[in-house]
Amino acid sequence: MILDQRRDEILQLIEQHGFVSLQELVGKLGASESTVRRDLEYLDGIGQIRRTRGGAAYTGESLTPFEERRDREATEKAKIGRAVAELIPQGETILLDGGTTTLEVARYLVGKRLQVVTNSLPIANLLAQQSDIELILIGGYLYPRTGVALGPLAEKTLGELNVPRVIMSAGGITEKGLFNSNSLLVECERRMIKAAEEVWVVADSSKFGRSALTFLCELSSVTRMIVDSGLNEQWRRVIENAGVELTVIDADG
Amino acid sequence: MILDQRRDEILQLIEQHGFVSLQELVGKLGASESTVRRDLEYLDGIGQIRRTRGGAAYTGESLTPFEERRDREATEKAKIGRAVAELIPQGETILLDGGTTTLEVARYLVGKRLQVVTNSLPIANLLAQQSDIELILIGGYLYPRTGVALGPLAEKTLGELNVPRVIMSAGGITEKGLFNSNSLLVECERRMIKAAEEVWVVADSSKFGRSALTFLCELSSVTRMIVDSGLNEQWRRVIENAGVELTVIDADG
DNA sequence: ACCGGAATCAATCAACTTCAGTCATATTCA
DNA sequence: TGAATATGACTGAAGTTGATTGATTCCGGT
Repeated sequence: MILDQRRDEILQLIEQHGFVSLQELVGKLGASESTVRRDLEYLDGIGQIRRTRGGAAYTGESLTPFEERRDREATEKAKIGRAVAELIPQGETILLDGGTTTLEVARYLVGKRLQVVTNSLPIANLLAQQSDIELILIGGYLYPRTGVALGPLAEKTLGELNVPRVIMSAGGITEKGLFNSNSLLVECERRMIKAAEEVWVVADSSKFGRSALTFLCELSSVTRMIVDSGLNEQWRRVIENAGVELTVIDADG
Repeated sequence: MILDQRRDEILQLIEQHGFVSLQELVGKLGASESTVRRDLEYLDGIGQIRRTRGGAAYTGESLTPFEERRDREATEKAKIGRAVAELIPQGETILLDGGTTTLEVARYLVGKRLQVVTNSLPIANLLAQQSDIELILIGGYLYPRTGVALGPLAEKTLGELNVPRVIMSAGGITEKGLFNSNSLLVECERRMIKAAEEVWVVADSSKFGRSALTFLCELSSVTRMIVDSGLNEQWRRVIENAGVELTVIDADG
């Protein structure tokens, strides 16, 4: 590996974890201890990191402080996100709907080799930096606040698409089916369902029993549903009886 | 292989991967080490890449360019941005190309009532929150690092578009016409030109005399050009003789 | 407080890679 | 054809790497 590239990687690792030991770095980079040692010395010299005995620590304010990150990682949504990301095989093409839960899925996709298609601006921002992910953006009228591309252009593009899997979110789920908040969004999501072989829905348990404004689709359109452990027995039966493969995430994530 | 073609390919590889080693390039291009070395030296010279030991790295606009405001506002690009924004009448629809100068234009569009069409992720981020701006996103393969949607999907969408004005950037401008860094980008920009009644080009004076690799279009395709005051008399004549309306921004902004 | 073992460190060196410069040959353009 | 430019091979110089050494620091037990 080349000098600059390696130092970049070291910097990223340290930024990500706050602290990394020298041995860890040696393992991950495949370089010798001497080399890593020299790199750390250099990075410390230019003030990018702070050298400590046995490793190196991050200096300067992080964009997302570590405590905040820890808090976030504990949420149900994040657990769902991680679990779903692990279910997706390398090299696959997935269609990612907008929404906070799907955004969590996207967070855990970083580092995987994938092709991701999305109409969500936040997800695009997150994955655009990732060199292992090929990102296809769906265009359209950018809906304020949620930052999702909708409208005729988005619908038309989605209509011509064909992917093995779509991962969708839902505003509300009842025995009648899935609901979401506005009709433009629902229209796009219908195209997504048509475009995909398998429809995966991610939702935290609070969504169940809630019927948001606009009807999206029946439960039978869904292939698989990934939910946190807060879902009661009654709902589990409803979902499974509709022929949906139900995956409940363990409470301890 | 032709010189320009090879350099274009090098540039594309570096833009896509962020970093490419010299040996990799030798392998992929089938040219000798000396030649690749010289190409890298040249590209480094014109500021398109950053040469590092053993390879070359991407330089240029990052996806999240957060420079200090007071530093930024003094730059020529910011002056051009403000001037162009003022030239655009309320209520219009404009097509905005990617690039650092067009991003500056976008910054000064906030608060105006407009419809903006763009394929640039940074610009979309900037304008997505603005309630007075209706934002249409052009989809496509999201080109890493620059965050611009390109490729067949973007080309197709742009091909079906019709707007009164496009505001474009250029990597280089000579008496022969406009140039930009890579062929995917140029292909999209050609569609933009076709889609628009008027073609406005924003460029700081350092771009003149530089022919950056891929030919985009002749000067006569341009309706109007907005440049900072650093442009010398000779170039002004060249531009005006080509039938382009030239607007030079005052030195004091 | 003191000791001994383990981990970490800085310094050094030889092997290796990359570099800038030179030169002869090949290609392009007028 | 001749001049200008581009290319590929070569070379000594400079930079990088991994292994080794002995010194230093840390830590648990007495």
